[in-house]
Amino acid sequence: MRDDTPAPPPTLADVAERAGVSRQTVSNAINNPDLLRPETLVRVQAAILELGYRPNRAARHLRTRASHLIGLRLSPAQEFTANAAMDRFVHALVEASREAGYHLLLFSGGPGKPDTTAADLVRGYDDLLRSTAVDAFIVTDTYLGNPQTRWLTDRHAPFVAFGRPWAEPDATHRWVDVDGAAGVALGVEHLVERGHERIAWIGWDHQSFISDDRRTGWARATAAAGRPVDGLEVAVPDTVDAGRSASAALLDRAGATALVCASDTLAIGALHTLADRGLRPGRDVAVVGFDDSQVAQVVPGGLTSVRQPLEQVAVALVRALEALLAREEYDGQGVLLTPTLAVRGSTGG
Amino acid sequence: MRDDTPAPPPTLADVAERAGVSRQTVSNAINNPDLLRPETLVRVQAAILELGYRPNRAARHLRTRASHLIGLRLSPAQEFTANAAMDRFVHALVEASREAGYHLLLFSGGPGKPDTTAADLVRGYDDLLRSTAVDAFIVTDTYLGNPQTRWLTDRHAPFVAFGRPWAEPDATHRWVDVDGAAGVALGVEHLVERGHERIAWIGWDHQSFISDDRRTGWARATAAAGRPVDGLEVAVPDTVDAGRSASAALLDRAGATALVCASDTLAIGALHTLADRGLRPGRDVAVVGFDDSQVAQVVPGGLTSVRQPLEQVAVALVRALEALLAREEYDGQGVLLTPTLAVRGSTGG
DNA sequence: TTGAAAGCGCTAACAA
DNA sequence: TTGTTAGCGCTTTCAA
Repeated sequence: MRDDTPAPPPTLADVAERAGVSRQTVSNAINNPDLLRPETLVRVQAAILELGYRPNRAARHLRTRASHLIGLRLSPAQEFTANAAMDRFVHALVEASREAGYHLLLFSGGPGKPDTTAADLVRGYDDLLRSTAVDAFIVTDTYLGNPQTRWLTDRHAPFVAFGRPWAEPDATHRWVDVDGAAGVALGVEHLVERGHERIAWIGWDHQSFISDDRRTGWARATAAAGRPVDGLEVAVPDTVDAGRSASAALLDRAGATALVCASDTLAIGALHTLADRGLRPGRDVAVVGFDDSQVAQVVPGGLTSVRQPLEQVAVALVRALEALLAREEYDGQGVLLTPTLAVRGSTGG
Repeated sequence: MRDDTPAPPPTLADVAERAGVSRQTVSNAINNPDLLRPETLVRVQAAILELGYRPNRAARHLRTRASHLIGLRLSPAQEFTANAAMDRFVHALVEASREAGYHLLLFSGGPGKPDTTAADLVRGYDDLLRSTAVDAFIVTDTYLGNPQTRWLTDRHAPFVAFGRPWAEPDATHRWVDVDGAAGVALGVEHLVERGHERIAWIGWDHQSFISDDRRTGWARATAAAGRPVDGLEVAVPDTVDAGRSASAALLDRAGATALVCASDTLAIGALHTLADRGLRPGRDVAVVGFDDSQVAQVVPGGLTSVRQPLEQVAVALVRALEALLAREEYDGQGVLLTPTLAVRGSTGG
């Protein structure tokens, strides 16, 4: 007969008994070791070790009102794109959280399904907030018109955002972002160095500050290098097919020699066009993507792409969260990080 | 002066007072509504709604010893590969868990870092277990020699596994897996239909039941179709470069007309070889990958690939978890799901 | 420096 | 059908 009733984990009382002290002393040994006489501390620590004691999180949470859990909403996976940033970001965040003594609690919902209302968008946040399941949120989809940062602020819900409050200059929440313009500028400068004259931009057609930001990097760096911009710009949906037709049009009608794209998805579309026409990426036409997805990394020849420093972003977000929860002063400045350029065959040769 | 002290969420007592009943009656209204007289129930529910009451999870967890949290260890992201299954899987799992009233708690650690010991491998599990942070685990990396399923079993820790207990025929835990052999066989049959004669296999060289399983599908389906296997098989590390050289060798030395690969990563390597030689995937040489990664979906021409039904896997895992936690009888059978084949240009025309 | 008492918000067991 | 009592395991007073 197999016993599948695990012994209940030891409690503070068990440790106290074993060490011959009161429960409170054990609690102090864990949370305020300085308060104990060294020899008592040693005795308690030995008992903790022998019993394999770990404080019960529910009890601690109930008492201290801190779950040490960070809520993160996972937006629906996008297939048939090269949008890989979320995956790398989650990994980085788990790691950064762990180092700060937090775990990540994932929840879902929000856009992706048809008929998503504003209420649906915040429902997941609302539930976790009311049930005090998490200490704070990390909010990632801060695109235009998304109600959640506003909603969270109005609720006094603790959160930090990955993404600037573009649309709300008076927003007071902490945020971390990546300088997309600087990233794209890196790509343009790289192309200028390689002698390109007609450097085109393929952006998104939906109203988006992120797209505008990245486009700015192209416009500025191109102009700074004395290269033309007129007629070298197009805005399309963020799909492979759109990138494909947009790139074809830019090659045909604008004589572009290089294509800088707002995403790897669009850049892959551009590579399709080159493949269709028997052109060699990097030799005949250069292509630059954005996000350094797995696709960019492994596509034959390789795709040069702007890489967001997501590990740094994660660390900065967790740091901001700690400051927020510790009610530290905030200067309202936010953290803006600079991406790098992963150079590969599509601009090489 | 901005008030940033949110009002504390209402408690059971607040609802009770408002509805003019006792706390216990409110609790029953939530957990055993049948016990209440309909008119009382209505009154309590109205009070719950007015106050926006949600039960405090910590208190409930402490009392019922159920956190409604599922632990999942995120293994380090693999870059420079096309291994995308984990991402899709996490999304599917969040969704399936939500429908069952659970949230996912992510933790990290384990292989990936140098000097990982067996103790490191189980540390994350151990911590969460001792602190009663999660109700159960979903274990994904059940490869050979991984101590954690054994360790969890010995601890009587509740868990279900994504992956068969290949190495432990006497294992008694619940599991869900995908029939890799059947998936690869689908690929081979598809190639046979398209008239291929010399269908080669590129597998992994590290000792792995998963690799063996997938290889079996190739060997069986190839033999069943009366196609040769001798000399048409190679085992290499799971990298793009290895896939590239392996495919080159199979084309040169074995006259392969089709390459079936144990992963999309290897398949992408094969596409590199074709690109190097100016061969057209799907016309000159066919390539089949495994996992239907984003890379397979968007690479120019498209890569035909075996797609694991991860949404079904997630649902089956959560169902198994519920059965486990409800202490239902278990017949020891496990759940084996069948993948599909996503057909694209690399086997097309 | 250590211990005793109280209570976080909830639900199981029992009583009315 | 509803209410009362007790206690889950912890930490925050406060007293010794």
